[in-house]
Amino acid sequence: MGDGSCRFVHILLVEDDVRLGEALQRALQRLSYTVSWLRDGRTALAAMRDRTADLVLLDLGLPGRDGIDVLVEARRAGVETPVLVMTARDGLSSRVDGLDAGADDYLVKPFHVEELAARIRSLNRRMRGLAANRIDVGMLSLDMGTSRVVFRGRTVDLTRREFALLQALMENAGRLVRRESLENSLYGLDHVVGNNALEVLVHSLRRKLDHETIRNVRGFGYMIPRDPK
Amino acid sequence: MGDGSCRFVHILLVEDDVRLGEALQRALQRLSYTVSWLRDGRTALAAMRDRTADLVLLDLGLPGRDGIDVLVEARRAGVETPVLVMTARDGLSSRVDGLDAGADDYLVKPFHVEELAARIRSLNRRMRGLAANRIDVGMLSLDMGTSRVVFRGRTVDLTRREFALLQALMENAGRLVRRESLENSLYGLDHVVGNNALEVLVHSLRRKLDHETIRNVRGFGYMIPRDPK
DNA sequence: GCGCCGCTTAAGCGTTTCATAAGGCGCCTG
DNA sequence: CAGGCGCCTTATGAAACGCTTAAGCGGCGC
Repeated sequence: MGDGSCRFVHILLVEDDVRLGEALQRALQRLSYTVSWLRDGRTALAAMRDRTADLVLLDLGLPGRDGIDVLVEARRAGVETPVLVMTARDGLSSRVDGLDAGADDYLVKPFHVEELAARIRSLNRRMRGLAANRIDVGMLSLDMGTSRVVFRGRTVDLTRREFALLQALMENAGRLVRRESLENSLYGLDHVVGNNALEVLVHSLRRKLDHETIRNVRGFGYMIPRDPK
Repeated sequence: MGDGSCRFVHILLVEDDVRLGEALQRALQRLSYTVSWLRDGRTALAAMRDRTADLVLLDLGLPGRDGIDVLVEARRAGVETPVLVMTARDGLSSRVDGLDAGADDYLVKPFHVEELAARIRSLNRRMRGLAANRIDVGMLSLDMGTSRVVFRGRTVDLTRREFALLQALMENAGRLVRRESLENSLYGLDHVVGNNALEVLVHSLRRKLDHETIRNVRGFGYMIPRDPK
């Protein structure tokens, strides 16, 4: 998936709403995750007990406050899989309870896929133990802690979007990142952006770096080669 | 664990709520801390007097304002163990009281486990570095014991919020601190959308210092440079 | 109770950043 | 070789972001 790991990351998606569930599943699969979508608390709990998942994406909006019970139950059973909780904005108390009950992070609906992806990467990194919030590729060095980018020993000032784009590319250094995938992780599921926004962004990023490191693969997307030339 | 220590760190968790207590204990154990979970003020006070703990995690939401009394009592008895206080969002006064009573740091509920871990590491580092509770950065000096701030040799009167903000920035001097991170540590996770409280706070702090030392990084957050030019 | 103080919210303003549109260039295909 | 398609580049208006000032609110001391 991209944060230094080579193996597949398996995500358990617990969401009762069909439309949202479908959308999330698609978005996550596009980000190269393996997704198991479960629609109710009972099967979710069973799946968590199996400990086959690397991360659980749990919707607390399940009917009957089912979600929290699942979480509490699983924790009590000794399941230590990182859990990212999704809550509606109005459900303030449930959000609080969620964190209390043992969630590792939470996300308020509605949210951007960009945000979700960032949280998932963060949780995965933390789980893996390495505080690796730095990526080095060739002459490029990107620090997500300080949001600083150094290129050929020179600090480069990037805007938020540029930073996000570069991060997405560097996390997948050496691999092609599909245009669609980039657009999704930069903008949202909404996807209301025009079709050349990405190109313009790439262009402005290239001007701040150089015009070689970000390569285009015609018809597919972009990539940063791991071994320059 | 990551903050340079090799020995075990023993944390005293004082929390009456069963679910939250369980969750915290598990989370801390997962971070390789040794946790003793106590459910009431009396036993907590006794345990603090033993001085076997390296750090105390104290919930001020205990019934009957028990928590504050425990803290005051322990300090009066000469216990110098670092205390991290957890307060509910509404309990603003109790938070203030907590700091007055001798807490070393506070956390507004609800919070991310990640945030808690960061505070604990910070407290541990501070405790171990014999310079105990003072941070010096450039012309700035901040003393958490006396809550005094000296800037260019001149004592500056700060409010509690301003102090907390400056502390968060100075603890990460030279690194950018994300806006979201600042908001979380100042207000807890429940910040309402569309508020610019942080900017106003930064402004008032700048007026008491100067308009250069606190730098803004557009789209990301704020920072205080370690080596001011 | 009155006024002060600290905090939050709101609104105005300048600056930066971004999405869009539109023209140009190169590559591939027919 | 002509045309289409995908990408690059530039310009421009709109939105986002941050700074500042002012007003409202509650707590606390007088």
